[in-house]
Formats: sequence, structure tokens, C-alpha cells
Amino acid sequence: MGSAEANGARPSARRSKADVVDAALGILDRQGLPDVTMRRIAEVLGVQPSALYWHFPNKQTLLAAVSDRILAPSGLLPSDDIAPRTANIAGIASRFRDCLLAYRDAAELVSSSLALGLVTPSAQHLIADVAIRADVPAPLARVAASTITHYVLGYTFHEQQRMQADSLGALADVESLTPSGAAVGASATTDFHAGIGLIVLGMSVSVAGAQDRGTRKTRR
Amino acid sequence: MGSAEANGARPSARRSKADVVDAALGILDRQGLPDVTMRRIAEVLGVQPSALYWHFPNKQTLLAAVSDRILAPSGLLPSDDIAPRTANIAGIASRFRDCLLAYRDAAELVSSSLALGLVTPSAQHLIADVAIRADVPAPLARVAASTITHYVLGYTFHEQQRMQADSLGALADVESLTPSGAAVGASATTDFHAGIGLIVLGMSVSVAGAQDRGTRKTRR
DNA sequence: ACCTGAACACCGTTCAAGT
DNA sequence: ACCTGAACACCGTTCAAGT
Repeated sequence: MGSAEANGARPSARRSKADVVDAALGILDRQGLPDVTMRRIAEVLGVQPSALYWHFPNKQTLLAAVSDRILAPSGLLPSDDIAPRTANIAGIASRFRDCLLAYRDAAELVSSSLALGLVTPSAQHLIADVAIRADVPAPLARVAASTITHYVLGYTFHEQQRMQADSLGALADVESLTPSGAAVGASATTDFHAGIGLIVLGMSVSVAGAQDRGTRKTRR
Repeated sequence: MGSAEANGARPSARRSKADVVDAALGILDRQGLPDVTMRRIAEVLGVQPSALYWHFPNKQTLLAAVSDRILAPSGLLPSDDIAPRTANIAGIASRFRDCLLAYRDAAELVSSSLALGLVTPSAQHLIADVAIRADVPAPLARVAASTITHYVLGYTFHEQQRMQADSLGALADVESLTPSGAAVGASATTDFHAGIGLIVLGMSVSVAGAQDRGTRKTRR
């Protein structure tokens, strides 16, 4: 009963790239990132580890494909309604975080794939585009988008690490607190949005100040 | 000539925890994080890998000690001069990044040690304290400090990853650009400060707005 | 107190060879 | 086109035993 075929894998069908990503994503969510090994993926697929190297040149590239799949839902169009630009930007950041929260250890995985340049930061581009269309100067828009992206990844990475530590019951004396000082996971979302709010506010004030100094426009 | 003792390690002296951290830090800076293995550290010390487990219970704890050493210079007192609070906060963030830039792959290492809760985020506490002493409400100060910390780690992680990729000559078609759209490493520092500026500005405006709405104070 | 020696249960990757 | 089988050069960790 320990055989590979007994693990739910079809015994002798051709595997596609997508199948490999499926298998890796399943292990990631059930066992966590350290268990996403080439050998475990192969085992789930009922295949030899070396078979994976026909589909992907190496493990990093495979993990980048997994990252792309995790982030796919964030590629939704920015919904060109005329809602306030700031709400749009905060909304994109929020959807970005939701994508990461959908799978265990996803923030850590995406963070390193992105740092390695193996995945395109679509959320970052989206935020910059929205800001630019809301008349934010392009360099400022790009800095804000980059700041938000790094913040979301860092915050969610830390958040998921706490979730796992808490579920293991360990963590001992280290306080598992939310940045504002509150206690548990419900306020993690509130604190997340507060951080995003700071950055968006900083961006808004920057552009307003620049306009005042630049064009001496409507001053009531 | 491949013997352990020939590698510059004293043959038969007792090793301290600090010696182990020294060895790990040296490998980190010269070879990078993937090469910081228990076996390589032991080799540099002229010792069996199992010997390390007398000094540290496991690899994660050892790496946390390395993280502490990397961050030690950032523990400098906030220099209680009466300089504008915002300059102080940006300065702490800047010194934090300088600590990370001092060793290869340091941001990645510290990021995961910190997420695992094995290292105390001293920079974050310092920023929150400085903000609170500058009359920023405590919850806002803590959110801002957390936002800045995550931003610094994420930004520097990405920055160091680019540095290594560039030095390897690889990276191919992926553009190695700074968030604002500029080309190379000199403007990485400028862009970093711009991001910090956004967050600090957002915090300042938040507290100013709250004061206006709360106490209806001096309005000229 | 500090370390050795040997083992256990793993890794990612390569490569000739099969179908 | 897709995969096997076998090997290579590694990992972190444990544990009895030495000094």
C-alpha cells in the first residue's frame, strides 16, 4: 500500500507541465514548502524524479511556474470603474495578499521566485498603471507600487509563518502579536490594510504637494 | 592539501558559539546562503559536523545567531538629538538596510529568521519607540514600524538578489531595473529612500489629520 | 565540557538507455 | 516525445562512545 500508483496517480498516462505544477501545489498546501521536493512531486505523479527534468530544466523554474499559478487570480482586470484611485490600489494589494493566503507558505515561495527574477511582478505593474492613470507621476507611481509589493510579500510571509507556528502549538514565549499590538488573526487583516493605507496616503500627499508647488492651481 | 586543518582552522582548540557564528558568517559572505551548510561550517572549523550540535540545537537556531550578529550594528542608540523625528526614523531604516547590505544574502537570511520568530526585530521596536516619543499614537507608530521593517527586508532582499544575478552575468532578458525605472545600483539607494519617505509621510499626515479632527487645535 | 565516528534518511541533478 | 534506472555528490540530524 505504499506503492506510488496507490497514491491516486494514474499509472501510465502522459504528464503535462500543468500536471507537475498541480502536484507541487498540492504538496505545498498540505505539507508546506520544505516538503516540496523533486522526489515528492515525482512520487505523487507516479514517476521517477528524473522524469521531471524533461518538463522543467531545474527546481527553481518549476517553483516559478507554481508561483505563476498562485498569482494567476490577481491578474484580474482592474475593473475600470471610476471608483477613487486609492481604493483601487488598496484593492489590488488586498487581492494580491488573498492570492498568497490561499496556499500555505505561498508568500515565501513567491517572494524568492520574484527576487530571482523568474516571475513577472504583475501586481506591481498593475498598481503602477492604476496610479499613473490617476495622474500620479510615473516615477512616484513606480516607487509606490514597488513599496506596496514588498510590503505585501513581507507582511504575508510573516503572517503565514505565524499561522504555521501557532498551528504547531510551539513558539513558546515569543509573543505572536499583530503589529498594532492586538492579539490574534482577525486583526491581521486590519493591520495589513492600515499599512497599505499609510503608503497610499503618502503617495497621495506627495502628488498633491507636487501639484501645489508646481502649478499653483485651485487654492480655496 | 585538502585536509581540514590546512584550511586555516586551528587544529585542536576549543570552539565557542562565537567561533561557529564567525565561520558561518564568513561562508555566507564569500559563497552565499546556499553554501552555508552544517558540513561546510564544520569543515572551516576543522571539526566534525556533529560537533556543531553541542553548540546549537539545530541549523535554524545557528542561523538566527548569525542574523543577530548581522543586525548588531543597527542596535546603536537612536542618538537623542532633537533632529526632526522623521529624519530619525528614515535614518534608522537606512542603518537597518546598511547592516543587511554588509553581507551577501543577509536580507534573505534575516527575513526568514525573523519570520520564524527566532530573532527579535530590534529595528522595528526602535522605530516604534522613536515615533511614540515624537507623539505618534502607539498603534499607528507600531503599524508604521512594521510596514517599514517589511519594506526594508523585501527591498533589500530583491536588491541583493539582483546584485548576485548581475555579478553572475546571467539574468538574460529580465531587465535589472530599479523601481523608478532608472538603470543601475547607484539609484537603488535613492529609490529605497523614496519608498521610506512615502511611509513616513503617510504616518505624519495620519497623525496630523487625527489631531485636526480630534482637538480642533491651532488652525491658521 | 567538547568532540569523534558512523550511521540514517534524505536531497537535486545527470545521463545513458529504453519505448 | 516522454520516461526509467542507476549513479554522483551532496544534505541535516542522532547517538553511542571517546577524552
